[in-house]
Amino acid sequence: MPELPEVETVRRGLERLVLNKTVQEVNVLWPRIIESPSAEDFAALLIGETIEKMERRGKFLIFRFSHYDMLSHLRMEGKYEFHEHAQDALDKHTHVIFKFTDGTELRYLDVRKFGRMSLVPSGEALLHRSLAKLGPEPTQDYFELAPFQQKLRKYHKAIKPLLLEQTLVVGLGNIYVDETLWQAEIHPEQPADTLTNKEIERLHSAIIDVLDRAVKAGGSTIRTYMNALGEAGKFQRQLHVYGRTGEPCERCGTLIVKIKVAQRGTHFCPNCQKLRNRKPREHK
DNA sequence: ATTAATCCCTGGAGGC
DNA sequence: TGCCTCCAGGGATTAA
Repeated sequence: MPELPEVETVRRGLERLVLNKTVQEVNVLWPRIIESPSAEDFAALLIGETIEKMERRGKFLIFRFSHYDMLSHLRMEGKYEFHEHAQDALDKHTHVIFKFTDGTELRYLDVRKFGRMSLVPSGEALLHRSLAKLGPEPTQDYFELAPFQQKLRKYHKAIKPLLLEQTLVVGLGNIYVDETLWQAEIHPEQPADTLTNKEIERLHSAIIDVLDRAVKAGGSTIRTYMNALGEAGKFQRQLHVYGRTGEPCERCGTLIVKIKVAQRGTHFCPNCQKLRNRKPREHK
């Protein structure tokens, strides 16, 4: 499932493949993929548009066209395929085809059809309903400890689903959130407002570190994820808890367990990540 | 106001 | 072999 590291890897691939290409025609084979405007308008408005920049915000890809910004979220299994020749056989999960004036093609594939695209006037991408509420990018420059600390105090909700909301910080999905909580030694169900300052500092560092290392590894290939160049990621080799149920924790040897937290499969070490009843007193 | 549940989708795995 | 059920889950939406 593409999370920030996978989306960033796709962005980099697309930057090499489709920058400066001009759209000749767009075919939408599964209209529900297009959130807005209508699939017909989406296709018509893109004709003659040139891709001037490839950006990313959280897990959203932003194609900056001459007069429009195209938002694209891959959700679970969305992927882009670049084809030098339009006559290449069409995979049955192809839902949107961008035909360029030079005869090449960019195809959007999505087995489960969960991915979504929208088209808005240039410069309005970040104002879009789904992007406006996003938290900071998970890097040293944008993700500051103090505001993070403040926000965590406001919610009693379990830390894992809170981090998945993308409002405190962007980029974490089910894999990296489990990895981050393991690294920070925090139980996924620990209520946010019961975290100690020490724990919040560890969590803050872990989020930046895990996502940064995953980007450098080209993301993780768990089931089907491939980048725009068709290459697998390498970070799955560095995973400590995700998909390792029943294997020994690399820190303490206790067997990794899997539970459900807010409908999501959740992996953690029951020894390193203990659930506390309440916040212990902190001394200065 | 926060938080929980539901929905969208299909392929793969496991049971019998 | 084949049919059935269950599971994977991000984010929008609806309900409590």
